[in-house]
Amino acid sequence: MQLDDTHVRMLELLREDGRTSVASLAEQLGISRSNAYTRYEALVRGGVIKGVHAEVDPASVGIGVAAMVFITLRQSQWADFRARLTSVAELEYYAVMTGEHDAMLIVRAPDVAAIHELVATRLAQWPSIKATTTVFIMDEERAHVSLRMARTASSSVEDSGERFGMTRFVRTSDDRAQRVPERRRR
Amino acid sequence: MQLDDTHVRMLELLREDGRTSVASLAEQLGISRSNAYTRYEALVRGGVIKGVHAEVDPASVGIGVAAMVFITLRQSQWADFRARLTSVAELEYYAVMTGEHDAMLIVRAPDVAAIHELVATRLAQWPSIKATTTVFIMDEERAHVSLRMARTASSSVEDSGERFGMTRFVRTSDDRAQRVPERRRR
DNA sequence: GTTGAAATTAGTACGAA
DNA sequence: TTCGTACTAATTTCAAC
Repeated sequence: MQLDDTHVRMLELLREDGRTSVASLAEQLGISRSNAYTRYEALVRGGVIKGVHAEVDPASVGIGVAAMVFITLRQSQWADFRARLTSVAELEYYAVMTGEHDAMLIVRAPDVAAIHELVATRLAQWPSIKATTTVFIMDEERAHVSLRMARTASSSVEDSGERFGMTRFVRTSDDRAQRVPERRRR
Repeated sequence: MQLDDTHVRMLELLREDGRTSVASLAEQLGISRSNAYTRYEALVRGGVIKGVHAEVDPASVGIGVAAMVFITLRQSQWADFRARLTSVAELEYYAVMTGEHDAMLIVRAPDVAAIHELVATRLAQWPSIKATTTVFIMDEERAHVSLRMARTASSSVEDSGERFGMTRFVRTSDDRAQRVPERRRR
């Protein structure tokens, strides 16, 4: 999907406050309401906006502890592992990664004992898991990735990257200068 | 803040779809609209709902690569480290953790080269950082932690689920069936 | 805690620029 | 594509119960 700068600004506004009305978006973006509706629809239909979710404070609902569980699989039994993952009520985030471990989970529970029970009693019984390493999260913070790191559609027409099939290679240094936003320095 | 089962169900609905209107929440929860408004207001004012955010697909905006950067600090220079973190446009998530490393970042960028530039050029110059280890994320998935792991005010008396001290364990399959909502019509 | 309106806002449709 | 407008449906607010 082709996105212009207005699309990106709309995404930024909705990332900041997902309940912003389309009328209010239109006003802030300086476009008509009907245009804003068209764009919003396109972003949702095109899968650019994957959802809008309330961020619930875990501590407020009695879920005071978070941990990362690094997983080493037994002979890459991904199918079994992924199938079982869906039944972990404590799961918040799952990532497959390069490096020493095969995957990482971020899990949350009311207390340290509950995390221990999850890892030592439940995960330990999964045949797909060879080993786990658990670390506790002592402080954390979420941020919004800048949406202006990559070129947007309107700026990509006149840019200078060569194409090789589906992949576009750009000179790293040029690309870098273009990609680093001015806001970076404050 | 004291939350009853209706509060928790409201949180679940808003976590699923943060744009659900308060009127629609009232209907789904089987309470009056003004009751729903009062509760919604209380959840926001009480900090239980920390925000509502659109989830933007990074790939759609040209941000195709994600990585975890594990950080070891030089003699625990947290102040310098945290101050500089705010200027990392690629940052999505930051955690202080127990174990081998002091902190972990999840960062996103258009390509592998941009991640390398961040870690090898920029982070490498921070005096507060002693060492970094970078792993790339090859696949990932977000999930919603069950909000019913801890006891809620009204459910603590009459619901099922065994307790071990402060922790209540519910049968996973039942919980799951209850948690996945049928798609709501507005 | 609920209900029933008024006031306001959101969402849709469509012709014109 | 975007805008403007007219129209309908839905939401929010508020007062009375």
